[in-house]
Amino acid sequence: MPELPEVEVVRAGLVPALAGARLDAVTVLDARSLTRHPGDARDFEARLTGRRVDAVVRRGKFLWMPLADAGAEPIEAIVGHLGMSGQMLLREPGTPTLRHERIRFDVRHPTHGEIAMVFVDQRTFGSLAIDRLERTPDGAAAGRGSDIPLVPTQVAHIARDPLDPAFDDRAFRTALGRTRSAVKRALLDQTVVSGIGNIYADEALWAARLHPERPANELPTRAVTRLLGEVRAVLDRALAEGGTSFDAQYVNVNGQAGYFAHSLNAYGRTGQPCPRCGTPIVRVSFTNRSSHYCPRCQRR
DNA sequence: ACTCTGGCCTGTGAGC
DNA sequence: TGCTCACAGGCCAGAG
Repeated sequence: MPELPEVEVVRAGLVPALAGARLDAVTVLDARSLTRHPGDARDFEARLTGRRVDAVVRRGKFLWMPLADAGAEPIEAIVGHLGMSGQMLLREPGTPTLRHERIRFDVRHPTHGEIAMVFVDQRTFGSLAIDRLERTPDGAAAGRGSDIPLVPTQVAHIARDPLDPAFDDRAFRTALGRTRSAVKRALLDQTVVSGIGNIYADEALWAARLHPERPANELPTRAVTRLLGEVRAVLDRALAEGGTSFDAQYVNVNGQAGYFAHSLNAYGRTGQPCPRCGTPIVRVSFTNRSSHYCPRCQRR
């Protein structure tokens, strides 16, 4: 469950090695990581070999690398989603096959030299694909990492994330006002706001003192504004600490974990005292996953 | 039109 | 010791 901060750590880590680099070779070891690619493994390898990567861009939890097109703007990109357990690692060229390695790119950068970019994914919920780029409806940059207003078709349907300068606060408030769904469900809906997963949803709701199952359209505008502020605050803090890590799955491009797990107030703290009032945090089942909240600070 | 559920996956660890 | 099983949960297709 890498969420926005973890994916941003990966994006920033890839930039020096990948932006402007050439893909000398592409090797697919497990085609299950290509479920969102329209062709087969050979097609993926053949279409990428020899191409040059322009940039590494992120919106929400999606990453993409626009492919350079001589003298023109790029028309396609490698799109990636880490799913629950995906990692994008940088290793010395020729590094032996890693555990759960799915796809390897042998990369050559004009100034930084050769490196291996390895897609590792234990649970194979993640995927890579080649996708066409289309124009953003608002004309703004499509995501963090590039000024170009081109977004992969597979990413176009999701909302911008709350750290995106072009995020539409008013559209977010409108969307919440329009649904009777639980506010947590709305936070996890990537078409409403992207980048938030179970961890940061629980953390933002705790900070805003909102019960996860409050119907979204019953929240006063003031509460929605407060919630959005807390979403941004928790994402910013996690980013500053290099992301959250609960097990070995959430790592930067060098395989190192972040520190934000030490800063969590609600998520994963079942039975431990709420840092605000001391009441034990409770855990309830919620749409096939868990919600953690303080029953005293976060009243329904 | 909107809302919600199930299925895709595999490693880990608790419990017997 | 070795087995089973619940759990982690983002995303999307399809059901309701």
